[in-house]
Amino acid sequence: MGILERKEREKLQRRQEIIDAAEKVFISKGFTNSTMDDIASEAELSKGTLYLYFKSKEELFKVFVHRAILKLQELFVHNISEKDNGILKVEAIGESYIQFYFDYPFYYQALMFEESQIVSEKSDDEISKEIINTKIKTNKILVDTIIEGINDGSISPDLDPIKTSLVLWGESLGVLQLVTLKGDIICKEMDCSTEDLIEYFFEFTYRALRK
Amino acid sequence: MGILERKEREKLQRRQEIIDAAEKVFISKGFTNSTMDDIASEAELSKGTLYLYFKSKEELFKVFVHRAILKLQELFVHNISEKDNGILKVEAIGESYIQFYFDYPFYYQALMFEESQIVSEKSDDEISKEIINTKIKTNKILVDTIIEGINDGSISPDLDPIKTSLVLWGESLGVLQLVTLKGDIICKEMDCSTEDLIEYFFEFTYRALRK
DNA sequence: TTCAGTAAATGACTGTCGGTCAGTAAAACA
DNA sequence: TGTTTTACTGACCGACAGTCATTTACTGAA
Repeated sequence: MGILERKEREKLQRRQEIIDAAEKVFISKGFTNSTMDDIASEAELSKGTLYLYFKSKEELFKVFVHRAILKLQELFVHNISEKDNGILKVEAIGESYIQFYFDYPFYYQALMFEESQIVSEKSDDEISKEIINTKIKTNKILVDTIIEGINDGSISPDLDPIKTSLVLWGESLGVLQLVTLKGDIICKEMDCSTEDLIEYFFEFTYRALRK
Repeated sequence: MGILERKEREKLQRRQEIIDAAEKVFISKGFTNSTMDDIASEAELSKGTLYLYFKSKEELFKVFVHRAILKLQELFVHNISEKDNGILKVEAIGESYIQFYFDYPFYYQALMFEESQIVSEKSDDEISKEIINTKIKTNKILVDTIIEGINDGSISPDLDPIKTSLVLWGESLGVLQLVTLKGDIICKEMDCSTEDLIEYFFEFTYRALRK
């Protein structure tokens, strides 16, 4: 039964082609300004076909977001592997975040955009669950690193690893957001550069982390 | 010339009526799900009339956001007035933020929504400038408070007041965002409540602030 | 009181876009 | 060869932001 398998393969490939096309369009125009016709045209398919593979424009975007979070996770794993104590690894994770922000600005923006959408209804589709799962897994890396730091004495032992990880996550998100968006203008107004502020943020945060 | 003045008054009043209607609709349905027809109907006017007073749906929303930030500023001012040293005032500002979050969730969400929109083009309309100005003014309150704390010895003197204020702003934004949105699920998954996490955030942050 | 001029308000209309579905073409099958 | 299944198409729909020719209400001069 080679035919069924070939068809299955082709279907998956077409799916990938659509995702690639969507990514290209989202990156060049942003989510809101991209139309399904744009994506269809980029994929050299008709709009109707997109809906055979994806439920909605939003679902396509979520797949894109999932790629983003996977990339971030990859950076985390790669960057901590070279370090050999807890606080250094936490710092490496911080740097990964910054690297992600500067090297993959489209992914970063997509992630932020998704993160800041007010979710009215339960997002119980497959891809949303997948995104949440990956986020939890990624955060787990940070938790484990903090625990490692507490054990090796480089991180203050009276911190709660899980809560600390979530706070760090939220803080980084917020500060980068402040720096990227309207806050940018405020920064300029207040006369301090983006890089300065990011560096200061890490310094400020490590004060609370160290023993 | 009493007629011209009356007309001027009525025009302003109509403007207010439209803003009130918009606020009502935005609160009950959220920005995206609110239509201009909804707002027109709430204001007992036709849609066309809205466009005589406001350039677009977005402009109407920005006016709503401006109200939100003014409310936050008001809370700041009110809450620090009762405290009498720097760090206590900074803490009062933090509490204002939380109060804002719990007591005016619509305002909070609007502010967050606006804050997280990727601004492609320069927003050079009047109301956008007004929003930025108010934000700067609000942040200035925090800066002054930090300076006061450094002077009275309650806050570590090696901190940069402006950068610290921006970092605190961003951090609060991010952590609350994490708590409100998808992160909520992560929190639950990680088995810690919203209130816990917020309290922990403040604790964690004051560690870095105190002398 | 009348009426031309003006400002405010209207709502039918337009263009855009996400999403649907009846129809088509080609591959698989019997 | 005829029949069924599968992949795909693109014309079409409804919703909605925004526009504009027309109507309505008011003003102030004759």
